[in-house]
Amino acid sequence: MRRTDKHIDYSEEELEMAQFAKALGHPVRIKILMLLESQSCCFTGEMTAMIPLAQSTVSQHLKALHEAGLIQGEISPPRVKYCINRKNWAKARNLFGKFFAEKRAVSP
Amino acid sequence: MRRTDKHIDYSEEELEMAQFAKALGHPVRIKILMLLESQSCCFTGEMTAMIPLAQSTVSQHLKALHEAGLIQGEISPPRVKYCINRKNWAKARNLFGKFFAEKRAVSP
DNA sequence: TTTATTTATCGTAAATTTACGATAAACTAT
DNA sequence: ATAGTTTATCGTAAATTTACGATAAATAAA
Repeated sequence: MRRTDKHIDYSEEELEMAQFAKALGHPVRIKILMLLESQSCCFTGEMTAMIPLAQSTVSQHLKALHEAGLIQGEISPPRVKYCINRKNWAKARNLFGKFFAEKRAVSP
Repeated sequence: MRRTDKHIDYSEEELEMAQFAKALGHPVRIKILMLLESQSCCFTGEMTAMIPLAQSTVSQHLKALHEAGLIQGEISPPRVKYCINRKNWAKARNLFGKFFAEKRAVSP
């Protein structure tokens, strides 16, 4: 990528927003999150059954969502039950909410 | 990428969400949008001056935001003035708002 | 007409993402 | 102990993204 090592000073907010957004940047991951929102939790197997992608690919997408902090997994051998990570979900809601908030007039 | 041609049926909502999210998935693009939100509009040059990346790279990021529908450019030769695309901005706000909306109890 | 200014586009390289099948890991059940 | 079930990880290939410099395009100014 021929990177220079210029440091761009991103704010914590910019980095967090981008990180969450990146995780949301694939339709299958949106679908997974919607599923987890509609049901409370879900086993990997239930998701792979609904999504016509290889099991390893679904697992990879789950990993991406997990690493972004949007979901959490609880092992219940040999299965894994995934749920929305409520703490970070709220954080993302606040970040996106603030980002898209309508600007109000400057003074009364 | 060794794709199968399985068709995954994504809803319009899932595809739109993912498309907006993907455009938001890089900190420099978040920074650009925040800048455009704080000021009403901005020339490419003002942005390249603030961002320590090559002019061509900034232009590329602007193109990504434009293609996602989040900004619009008005040429004012030899410069181009970019603004938030308010119509799609509202659309994105609604999509993300709905997506992150807290679930309420099922019945009273 | 020539020159300067501003921005998009082209060509290219490296990094990352997305997808797959194969296999390993972890635990249950037989 | 063996077999079965479920999921993560590995290896790999193709696509896409991110970055750069060079150049083209478009117009204003000299």
